[in-house]
Amino acid sequence: MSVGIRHDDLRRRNRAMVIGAVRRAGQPSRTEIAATTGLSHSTISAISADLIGEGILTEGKPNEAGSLKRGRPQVGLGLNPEAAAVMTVVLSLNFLSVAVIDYAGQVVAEEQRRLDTLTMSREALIGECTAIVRRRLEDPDLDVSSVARIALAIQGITDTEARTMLWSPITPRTDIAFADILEAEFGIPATMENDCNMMAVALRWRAPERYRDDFIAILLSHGIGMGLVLKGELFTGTHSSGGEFGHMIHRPGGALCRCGRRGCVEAYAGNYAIWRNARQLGEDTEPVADVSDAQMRALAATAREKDGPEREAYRKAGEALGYGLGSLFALIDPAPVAMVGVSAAAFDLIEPALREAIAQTAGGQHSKSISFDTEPNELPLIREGCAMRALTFVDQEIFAPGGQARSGKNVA
Amino acid sequence: MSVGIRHDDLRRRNRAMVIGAVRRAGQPSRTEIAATTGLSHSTISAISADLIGEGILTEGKPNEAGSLKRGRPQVGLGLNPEAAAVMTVVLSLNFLSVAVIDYAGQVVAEEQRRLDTLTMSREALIGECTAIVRRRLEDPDLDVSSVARIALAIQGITDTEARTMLWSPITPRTDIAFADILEAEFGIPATMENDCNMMAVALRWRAPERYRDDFIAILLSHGIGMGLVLKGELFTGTHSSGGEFGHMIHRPGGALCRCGRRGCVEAYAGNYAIWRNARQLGEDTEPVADVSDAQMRALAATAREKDGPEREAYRKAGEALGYGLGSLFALIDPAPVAMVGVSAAAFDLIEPALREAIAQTAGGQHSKSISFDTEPNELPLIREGCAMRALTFVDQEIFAPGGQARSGKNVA
DNA sequence: AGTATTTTTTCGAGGCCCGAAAAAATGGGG
DNA sequence: CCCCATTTTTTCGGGCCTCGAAAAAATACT
Repeated sequence: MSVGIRHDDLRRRNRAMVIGAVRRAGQPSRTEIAATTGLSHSTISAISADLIGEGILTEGKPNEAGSLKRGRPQVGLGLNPEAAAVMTVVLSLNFLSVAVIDYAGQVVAEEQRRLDTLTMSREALIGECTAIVRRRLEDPDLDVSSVARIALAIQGITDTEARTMLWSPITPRTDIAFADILEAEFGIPATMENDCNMMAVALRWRAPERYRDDFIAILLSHGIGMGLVLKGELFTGTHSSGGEFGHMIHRPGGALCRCGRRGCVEAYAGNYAIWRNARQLGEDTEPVADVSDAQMRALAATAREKDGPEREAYRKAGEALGYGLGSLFALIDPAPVAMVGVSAAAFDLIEPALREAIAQTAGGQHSKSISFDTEPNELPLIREGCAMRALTFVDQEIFAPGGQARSGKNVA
Repeated sequence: MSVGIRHDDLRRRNRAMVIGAVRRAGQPSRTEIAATTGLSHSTISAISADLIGEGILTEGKPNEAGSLKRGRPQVGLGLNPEAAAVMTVVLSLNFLSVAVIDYAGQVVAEEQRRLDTLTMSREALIGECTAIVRRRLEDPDLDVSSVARIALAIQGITDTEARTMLWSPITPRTDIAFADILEAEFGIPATMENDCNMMAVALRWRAPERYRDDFIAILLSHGIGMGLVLKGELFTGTHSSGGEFGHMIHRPGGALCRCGRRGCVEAYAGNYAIWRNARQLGEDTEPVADVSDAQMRALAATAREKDGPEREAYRKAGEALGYGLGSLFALIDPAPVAMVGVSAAAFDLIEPALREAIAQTAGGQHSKSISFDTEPNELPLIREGCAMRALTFVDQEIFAPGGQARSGKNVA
């Protein structure tokens, strides 16, 4: 089972701890780091000296916020932006976007492209992805060798190893091993992530006071996706990225879902489902391929204006989401929820039915206290999550003693 | 966040590793332990010498299975049964059972008692539990000081800290801090566990080749419970023991559940629900308090005999369980399932509808490959799980250097 | 300018794990 | 019957790592 701790792992782990503390805290002093990690001052001093020598950390200028305290001023430690860089690739419906991010987390370059993902061949899709990455890598402003990792995100299902897209609504092609492909092409470690999981990762960095150990991010878009953090860990399935909240069954044998099955939550709350209900097309109507954000906003506007099929469509969406959340809460207990995506902008139309439904479920007793945030724009969140995921991977690799670590020692 | 590894933790963790390896393997040699833990022979040698000196491990007799190998024969290391003892207390409907288990996992004493849990006062219920524990502790054959831990299990919901019973179907009383009560009474560390979680723990020890990293244990009894192991870890909710599979919503607004809500899986698949449907009482009929195992077996026999309401009741149960499992699989991906409890003996009646329902869900594509085991008797499983849980806790405590560890050093 | 205060570094001590070699324990073969 | 090959276990020296205490550094207050 789990493996013993070798003596040499100790330093590596504690280096990881220090880097992690710096990434989370921003510009902590050595004393602060000692406090948060529980290690002694001497250890922190030694490790940070190494890390500075290796160019991973940098000493900030003496605290600019005029030190009002008495003694020797703390010197903040920060991540050296030039220590490494990562790339994020977000592949969504008809849209491909790439960004280069420095080690401190700042975007240094980006590129976006429209394409017709639904009809593209497998090769074309892969080709577009590698081409856009190549263009960024060829940017003369970028030191290619510093790019330490690539993180891709895609709507749909990925495997637990974060290497392969198993299935995605944005393309009929399946089982594309994007991570392997990019690694083979560029020799840079890559991972293939699920978009909603990245949303959750981003929320955690954006608002750790609200989203820390246990929370749910739900994407209300064409499909319904979920990213789940439980006990401080990103939750994934046993084989796939899992958390297919949208395909929990709301009504056995119910409305036709895009996945071909019936009664999924998505078949009531996805854009196409709301659209279908608003147009009173009947639950067996084949889901349309895409409803534009503008169309959805118009629908929401109509629903707010008058009590008609549009309003009823949002009510049904709320009900499905509410019962789904209720079932989820039965399994994991209630937790804060962030609603993300275009329909999050219509959450006012969804919320009443949603709360009413939750009240009918095991999560119901806490119904009042469950809070919802909304964030209509999922793309920035996904990109941010990818960036943090890639960067924390780098954190976990760079600190391994060996290579640079040795030269650091020699300098000292 | 996570805390740095202090130098002194190293030894403690590696001792834990060694004890764990011995508990899992039975009578492993030092060489085997070195292989499974990844630690060096010298380290294992040193640690096991300490542990033997402290009376935690014992050297077995030279391998009785006539060593056919050439060199120096391996000496097996085993747990010293006298190193400690634990108690398990299982509280179920109208039944209280206690066992004393030695450090090697053998039952050394037990006691069982019928009582009327549904009508007892809070004080009486607590009193019965402390009384039965006291009687066992007063057993002259038992060295009281060796009892290192007590694990209670109860049907129902407990808190994540494993200290309090929050709610249970076996009594109208709620929020009883059993762990605190027993600790205060006897000065022995105690935990309050959920019965289905203990079933899962036991299955893991009984059949690790089948139930290891990811599996589901479902209790089909008066209520429907679940124990879930994901990625090798027992899954719990954020606040409570969680995993309330029985109260996922199968049909919004559907059959009346014992919990007062409508449409829960349990309202179709619990004993009372099967009974209600078999008697054609209507879905709004108040759930009866208890259906005896004999009654359920009679029901199953009738269902096997002729196609009537009894068979239909089991079909409905299968359907509810199938859709519930399908929704669960959407979240965590499919995993092996063990069906436990009296209705597991009627699984032949349940399985067809269950499989048909699963096929309608996101887990459907794997429908064929999902395997079910059945185990009609939940009590031994729960007791076994409690015992292993308590023992592994002891494993995690005894190895902390200090106290005995010192004397061990002096001897050496 | 001197002192109090706080942060950071230095230094010696103690522990832990590892690899290599030695010791122990046994079966096989001449 | 003795010696050697083989495998397991222990011993030993070396190298790291972390820790606590004390020293050094850097600033505010008086």
